[in-house]
Amino acid sequence: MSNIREIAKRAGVGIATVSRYINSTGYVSEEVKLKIQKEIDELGYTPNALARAIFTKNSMTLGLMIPNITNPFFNQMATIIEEHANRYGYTLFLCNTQDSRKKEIEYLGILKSHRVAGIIASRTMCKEEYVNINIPVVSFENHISSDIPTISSNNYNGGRMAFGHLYDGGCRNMLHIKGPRTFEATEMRYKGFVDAAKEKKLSVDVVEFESDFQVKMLEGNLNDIKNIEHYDGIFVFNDIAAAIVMKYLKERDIKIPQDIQIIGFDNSFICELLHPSLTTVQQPIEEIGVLVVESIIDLINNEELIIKDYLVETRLIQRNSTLL
Amino acid sequence: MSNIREIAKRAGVGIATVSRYINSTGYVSEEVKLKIQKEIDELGYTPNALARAIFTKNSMTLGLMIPNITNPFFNQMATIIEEHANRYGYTLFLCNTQDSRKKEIEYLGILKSHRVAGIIASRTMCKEEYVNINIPVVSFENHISSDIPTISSNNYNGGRMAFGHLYDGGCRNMLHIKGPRTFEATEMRYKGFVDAAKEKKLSVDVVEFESDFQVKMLEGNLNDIKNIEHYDGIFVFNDIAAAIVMKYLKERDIKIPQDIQIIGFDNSFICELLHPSLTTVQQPIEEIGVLVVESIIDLINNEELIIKDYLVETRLIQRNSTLL
DNA sequence: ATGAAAGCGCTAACAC
DNA sequence: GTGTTAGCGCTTTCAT
Repeated sequence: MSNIREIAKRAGVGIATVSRYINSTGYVSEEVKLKIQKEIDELGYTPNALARAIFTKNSMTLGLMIPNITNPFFNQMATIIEEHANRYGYTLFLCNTQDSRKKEIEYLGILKSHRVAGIIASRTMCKEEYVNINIPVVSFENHISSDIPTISSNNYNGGRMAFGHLYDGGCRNMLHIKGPRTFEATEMRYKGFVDAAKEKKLSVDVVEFESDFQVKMLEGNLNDIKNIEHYDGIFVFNDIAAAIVMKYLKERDIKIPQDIQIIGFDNSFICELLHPSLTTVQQPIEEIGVLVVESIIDLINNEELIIKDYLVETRLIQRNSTLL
Repeated sequence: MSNIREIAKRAGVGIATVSRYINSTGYVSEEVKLKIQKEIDELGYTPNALARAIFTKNSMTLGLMIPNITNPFFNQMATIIEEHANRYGYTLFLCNTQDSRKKEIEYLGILKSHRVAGIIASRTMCKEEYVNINIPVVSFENHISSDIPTISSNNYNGGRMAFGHLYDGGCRNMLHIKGPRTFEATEMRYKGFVDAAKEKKLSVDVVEFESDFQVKMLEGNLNDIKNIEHYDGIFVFNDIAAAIVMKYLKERDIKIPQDIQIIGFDNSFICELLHPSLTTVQQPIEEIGVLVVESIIDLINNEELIIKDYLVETRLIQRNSTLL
């Protein structure tokens, strides 16, 4: 691949002139511009972003640390973040951690070595490792440290709304299927749900699932719930798990929502695909994604963030898996 | 961020020694090793991969050009590719093109400037742009040019199997819902299905959907199909679209599979979530992903590829949306 | 308006 | 065994 020196030589000018032309930084005569562009086209020259980054100290890359790109919540988030980062000229390194602390630490080293301008983290297994890294970090879904800006849905309130909706729909014997205890987001949903129940002096049953997204695992957990047909309302920690619960109930000829009402979380595309369609609590993915990118850009540009801890509101989306 | 010179100075050695130590290339005494490591730890030094890449001419990065990370087929593929590339020490740039030619061309420029070692493309909107790029390219899902190695499922045979399965299940009045005509993969599925029908002297109806994955759009297309209840078997070009068709039928009280049998394509996680579970044609995602990565690595290492055009076999997964 | 030269952080050939 | 030095491709200061 050709370099700036070659372009300069062939165009009969100095390399500084070529650099100025490419970056539109400083005057270059129209005549010289044409000569340079001609050589660039002929050689198919593209400036080396690596060399440029060494000098400018900005690689124009970001690390996107995500547990599982297969999960609709995270891949929708990735889509928004990618689109928005791209608009600012940044390109993303995809770091799929599989919720593995080891892989996350490995990627942290890689991102550091590639001198990414910033890191967008989510549901991380590390704390310490992020604070002394000397690279701007923004987190969504969970809190890493008080120094690191965090944007998350109001999961607690989402849990409360889920309860309210089932309660108003007449449910008095509810079950909550909660996510793994290591996930901050699902933990908050659980708390909101239980707190709201307490206020109504209602006790609810709770079962914990071990995985957020592996169908086989979720099905295994389901079989452990005894007398599921005794409940009249179930709040499940995400839509995928809710879909599996729905299937489980349908296979046992339990009618949704007549016998059991069910409500999920996320408002992923699957809600519309199910029959009956799934009532759920919507996470404002677009809003979070945009805030994440804008925060990291501000941090990179050394601008002070006014708000360090965003809590974006969730919203109940009523569909056909609940009455009311 | 500190550099190799600073480490060398503080450890009281030359920079070449530090370089040798870091890269385990050449002898360094145990005593010096300790001194160097101490400074590395103290300063939190990480070698600059950008500077290294300029010299070694290998950035250890790959570009992953994907139309839509939200689509289960592509995000599963991304997961496999990421995992496998990582094993070889490569990190991925995520390029989500949204099937936009403009965005793809933009990303091609970015990848080139970042001097990626190779590009993994899929369902691309460009041809020319890939052949003269002077970077190794491997494609899956569709063919770019005869020079570019391609790995794809045997979509044609998948279409044939789908027909055979419905036919053997007793269907004689079938509909195929095909994908957008710009997608090579769905075009092949369509051809396979129609060819197999012809061999049985059966005519089948075909309707084309305009999108592969946008629920609203797919639903719009569905309303254009008149008398859908007259069919006894439907082969849909992917699982998501099939799920939407299923929902549409269920809302009209058409029983699956008793009234209409239905079969999808991909074997994505959604098949197991539906009720009845969806019979489908499985794409060997893992196998394709591994081949893709190994091919690009071989190309990067200047090894000749023995096979330039892999066709990996698909498999019918029987579930409850079809009889037989 | 343009070019020479220094320097970004690194590797490797070549001295010693 | 280890250090000096040139050079990778770039940007930018400072002459001219």
